[in-house]
Amino acid sequence: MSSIKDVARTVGVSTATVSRALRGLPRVSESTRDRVLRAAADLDYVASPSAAGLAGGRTRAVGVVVPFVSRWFFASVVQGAEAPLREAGYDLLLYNLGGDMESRDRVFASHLLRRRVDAVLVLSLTPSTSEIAELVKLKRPVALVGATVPGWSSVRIDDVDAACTAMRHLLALGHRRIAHIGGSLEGQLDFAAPRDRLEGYRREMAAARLPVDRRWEIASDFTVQGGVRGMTELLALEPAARPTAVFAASDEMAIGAVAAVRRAGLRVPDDVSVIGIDDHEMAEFFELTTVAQPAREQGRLAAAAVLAAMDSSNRPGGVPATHTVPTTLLVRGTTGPPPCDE
Amino acid sequence: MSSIKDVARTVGVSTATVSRALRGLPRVSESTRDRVLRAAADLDYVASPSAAGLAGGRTRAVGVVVPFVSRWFFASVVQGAEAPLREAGYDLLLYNLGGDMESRDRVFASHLLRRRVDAVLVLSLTPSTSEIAELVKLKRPVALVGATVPGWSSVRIDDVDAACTAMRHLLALGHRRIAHIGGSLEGQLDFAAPRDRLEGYRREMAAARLPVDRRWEIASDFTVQGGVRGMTELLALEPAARPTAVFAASDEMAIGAVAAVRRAGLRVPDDVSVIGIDDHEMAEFFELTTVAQPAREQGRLAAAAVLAAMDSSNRPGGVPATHTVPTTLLVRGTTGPPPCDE
DNA sequence: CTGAAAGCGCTTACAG
DNA sequence: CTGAAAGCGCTTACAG
Repeated sequence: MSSIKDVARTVGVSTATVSRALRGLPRVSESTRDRVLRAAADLDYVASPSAAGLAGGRTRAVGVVVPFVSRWFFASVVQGAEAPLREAGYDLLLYNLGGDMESRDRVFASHLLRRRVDAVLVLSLTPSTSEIAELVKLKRPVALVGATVPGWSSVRIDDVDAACTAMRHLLALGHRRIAHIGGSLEGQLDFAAPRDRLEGYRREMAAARLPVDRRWEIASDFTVQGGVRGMTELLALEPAARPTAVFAASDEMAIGAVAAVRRAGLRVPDDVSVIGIDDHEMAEFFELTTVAQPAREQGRLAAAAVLAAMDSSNRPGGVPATHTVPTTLLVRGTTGPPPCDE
Repeated sequence: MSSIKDVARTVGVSTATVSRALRGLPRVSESTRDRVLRAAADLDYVASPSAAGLAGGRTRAVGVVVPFVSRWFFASVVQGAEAPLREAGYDLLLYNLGGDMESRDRVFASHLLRRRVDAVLVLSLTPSTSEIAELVKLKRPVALVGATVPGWSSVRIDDVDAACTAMRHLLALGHRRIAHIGGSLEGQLDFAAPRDRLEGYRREMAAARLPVDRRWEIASDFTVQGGVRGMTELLALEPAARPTAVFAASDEMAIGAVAAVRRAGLRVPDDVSVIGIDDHEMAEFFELTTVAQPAREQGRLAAAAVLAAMDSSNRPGGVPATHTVPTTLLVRGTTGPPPCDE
């Protein structure tokens, strides 16, 4: 495998000049640059990232920390982040937490990221105090998606607002007994979305002066199966307490809720209305009413934020960018007015 | 940030000893190892991957090349591969092709992988001759998922067999006019699955001595929308040519096909039966009959294969491992006998 | 079991 | 615009 020395020798210049020419740095004459480029191509030369990283202090890689790669939203955000990173010449190091806190520790506390990456993207979880400390030690740009930490770039939707939008849609249809299938909050103070979406639910119920039965607040897990279980619980309530509408904190859970309603021999939306959040790739297919959020776009913006920060790292400024991306109510077929006898 | 020298100084040994102790190499006394480990922890020392990579020639990273991260099957394989890699101390570099051939070139031909990774996992695409040449240049273990290249490890299902299983299920139910919604084959000689699944379709139709209408072989794109379009085309055929059953090459397309049938005011499986391949996370929810393949497991096996190859790289042997993982017919609610008047 | 020394292949001031 | 030289922080034979 040819090294920078081979290229330098072939062209008859120093390795310093080869390095500058190849990286597009100024202060290299056009003709020299051309010759270097050609020789590098001829020799099939590729700079060693390890050597470049050691010498230059930059790895040209960005770490992406994600709770579960295989979940649609996270995979979409990763996909959105990947394109701008690749275009800018950065590799993407994927750190999948897979839901277990052990690997979470390993990623943050055991400094898996250290000296490996030039920037970090953290998806959908709010780092703990100690994790923030670890990230600060990195001294690299950090951008969060779906969470906020003062001083860092952040891309997210307004979760409370999105929940309120969903709730107002149900309320406008005339529903009064509305349940919420959300995420579990126990020991999960790290996910902002479930908390905020629950808050939106409560806020709108309160604004409408509607009582909330405790059993209407289901703590689930953002999966289809979790949605099935949540809805099954709700349908088991005595008739007077049974909700006529359900606001699920994600489309996956909403889809599960719809399935549970149908399995119980009831109809959506005639007997029960269901609304989700996301606009999952399958939502349209299900004719699911939902509050859409742009997943890929959020990944793209987060990548752009760290890219910009790395660019301007020499300059004084560098205010962290905070994007709140808009959500859109998509009324499809799973919501309607409550049953007539209500 | 502390370096190996700081640790060496603290303990009063050479950096070579620190290096050995930290990596668990033999020929270090227990007491020395203990002291080194403690000092490293105290100093919050983390070895620089760049320096280690440059000096040792190994990067402790594995590249994973994937057509589309956001598609369920690929995301699941990545997830399956991630765990064993992380446990073995390897980072995962994600290369998402995103369907465009330009970035495909960049990944393979422009040597994005070169000197960056100790091994490569290629998902679901058969590398071209020139891509194989690039991979060979890497001189690193390569494992393929869903494809085969002589001499390399490979993990896959028997696609022809899986298709035959699906077809035999439909044939056993009494269907005679069976259509196939598959992948496009044009300029896509790189994906083996669509070709093999089409072959299974043809083989079983021939074995049953059933004629195949050309219009029954739909070239689609493995998406839900593609399934909708494919089925819509089939339903537009004159009654005598309209299939009573459809074998889709993926669950996503099968799900789309089911949707198209329903939108046309027909019922599944009463009017049209639909079977897919995958057992997508939403398949059970849809009560989709399918031929299940283990996605995570394939990722896990592929990772294990390169891990083993890296372990034994010093030894003589090192026969590439080839796993054909089993598929299972899952009969659910979208298949049944053809309509009575047939 | 341990250390001194070379070297991995680049980039970066510093000169000119 | 270009080069000589130092240095980035490790690992690896080679000795002992």
